[in-house]
Amino acid sequence: MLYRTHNCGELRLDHVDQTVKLAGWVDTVRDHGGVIFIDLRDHYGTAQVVINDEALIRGISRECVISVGGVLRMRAPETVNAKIPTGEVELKAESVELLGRAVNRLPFEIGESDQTREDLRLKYRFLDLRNPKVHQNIVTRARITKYLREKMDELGFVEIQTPILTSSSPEGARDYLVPSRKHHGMFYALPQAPQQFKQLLMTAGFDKYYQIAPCFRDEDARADRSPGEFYQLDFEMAFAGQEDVFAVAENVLYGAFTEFSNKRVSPAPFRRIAFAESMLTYGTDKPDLRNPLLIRDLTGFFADVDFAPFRGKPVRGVAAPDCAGQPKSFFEKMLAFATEELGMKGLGYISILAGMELKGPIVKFLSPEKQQELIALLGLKENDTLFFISDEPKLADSLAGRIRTELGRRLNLIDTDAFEFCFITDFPMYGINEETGETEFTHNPFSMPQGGMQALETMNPLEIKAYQYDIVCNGVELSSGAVRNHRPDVMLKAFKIAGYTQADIESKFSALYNAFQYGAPPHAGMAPGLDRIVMLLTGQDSIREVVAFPMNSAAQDLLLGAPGTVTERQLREVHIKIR
RNA sequence: GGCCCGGUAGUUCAGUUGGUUAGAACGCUAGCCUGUCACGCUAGAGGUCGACGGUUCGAGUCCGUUCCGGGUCGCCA
Repeated sequence: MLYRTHNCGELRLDHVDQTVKLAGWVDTVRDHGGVIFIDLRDHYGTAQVVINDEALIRGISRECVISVGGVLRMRAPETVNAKIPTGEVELKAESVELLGRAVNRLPFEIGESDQTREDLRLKYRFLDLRNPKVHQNIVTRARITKYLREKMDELGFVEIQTPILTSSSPEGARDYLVPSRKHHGMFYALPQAPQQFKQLLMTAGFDKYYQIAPCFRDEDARADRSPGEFYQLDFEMAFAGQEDVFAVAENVLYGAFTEFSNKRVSPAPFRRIAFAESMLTYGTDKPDLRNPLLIRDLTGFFADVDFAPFRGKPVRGVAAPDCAGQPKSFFEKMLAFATEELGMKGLGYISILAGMELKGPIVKFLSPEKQQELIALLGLKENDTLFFISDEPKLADSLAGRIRTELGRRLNLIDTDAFEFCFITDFPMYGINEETGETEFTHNPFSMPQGGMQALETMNPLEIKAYQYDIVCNGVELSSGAVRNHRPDVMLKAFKIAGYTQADIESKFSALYNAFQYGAPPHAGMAPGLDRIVMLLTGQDSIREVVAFPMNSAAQDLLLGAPGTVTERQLREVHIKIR
């Protein structure tokens, strides 16, 4: 063996007395004078090397790559290290070869790299990834990806690669553009999703398609949103409706989450929550169902109460149990959150004291009868505190949702040992653009409107719902999806409502529109985000922890230096002049 | 683009009301140590307090501008 006979994670008592060779990185050096211990680390684990001759490791410091030959020994019982799988044995070094020297000033300590400034970690990502904690996230990602592939294959899905260099789509996110050399003034775009291709595959009769698909969107990053590029488990099914897609998602995601986590996973069927109900009850279209708090609509209750701040506006209430006894500072912090973070004018509340006595700044506006009505209406109990949120109709729900989330967090109501899935269904097909005042698609324009042609012809567009859905886990949107609109006539009508002419469709969506003239099957699908799945399963708060070489939040690759400048010649070849 | 938080030693951070020579831990260097496993002990090196400007007798600390990083809103059909 050139460098090693075994890896650093596999040696056990069975190997004792064998002559072995290990190779890896020097993790720590413990020099006791007469005897020196080295923890040697590789991809598979850590093993202890014992050195009696100091000369063997002269000039070797931490993070150097070495190969060590010697005889494997059993450790004396009192010196066994129970923390590592190889802790019952150690390698008595007879020869040491330096394979790769490391400078002895590291930009950060490997074992604590995850506590280090992120831009520095990304610049030295190859060192950061040596940290076993960081390293393991990437390995877990690979295992999850493999599981998903096997599962999809088992369910009869066929993996098909779709183009990376494709055409710019006029709708949706900003495209990444790639200039064409052979076609002056023209551009490719990187796909925001394989949406149109997978619908074309359905039209081509592939029945069940999937792909671990790279997607590119030139939009700003978030903690749970990579800038630039990310991966989706994209799938589409012919002759399928919403429930068929849900069944696949339940099967695959429940399977993956129970396989890769010890936490409790909500079993199938996942809860279905209509968009309108979700907005009212949770104040968001991606509710964290681990949070037991619910939002109640109190607009009707306050209709005959003369309290100026609520007058003429929707009122929402969130009742938090075991909250009335919280110190004054708790309420002050909630108020500060509401006013400073959310820009609310105030945060009224009523606490239920012993003997069901109501206390709080708003109580005096409620007659004794109204107080009793409120208690009965919400089933309030002793020690509850009811928080009130009131604002313009557009804002009331989302503000209530933020207050619900903050209360759940501050009162420790979130069960961190669970994954709670739900589907959000029945998204509205159309909305009003606030700037232009015009009717437009709220989500995917290729979704099938509920009620089909009849709904489009007879209903107020704002009332029409789409077969458009999201899957949400612990407040993280994993995916959206839809039953697609596969009928050209319905498509024309749906686009017409959003202000598109037939000529628009024929030019902008020509491939799909054309293909659907030749017999398209009804089809539906979704595309759960792989990065977010791995993020949830590894318990990470940032998506960058589960990507091997992530960009920073400003969409820069600090390691290779992208984006970067190119030569004049390169620019000339693609007919681009920089202003 | 808006808002919030941050930027002090290689790293992670502390730094009180503006006041003497800016500290700690880890890391690094040197020395000691034969059973540690985050070894221990002793000593040492290491700082443009992000940058610029202002207030002041005096600024890491206060003010303004700006750069950088993270979060968030917009955005992400």
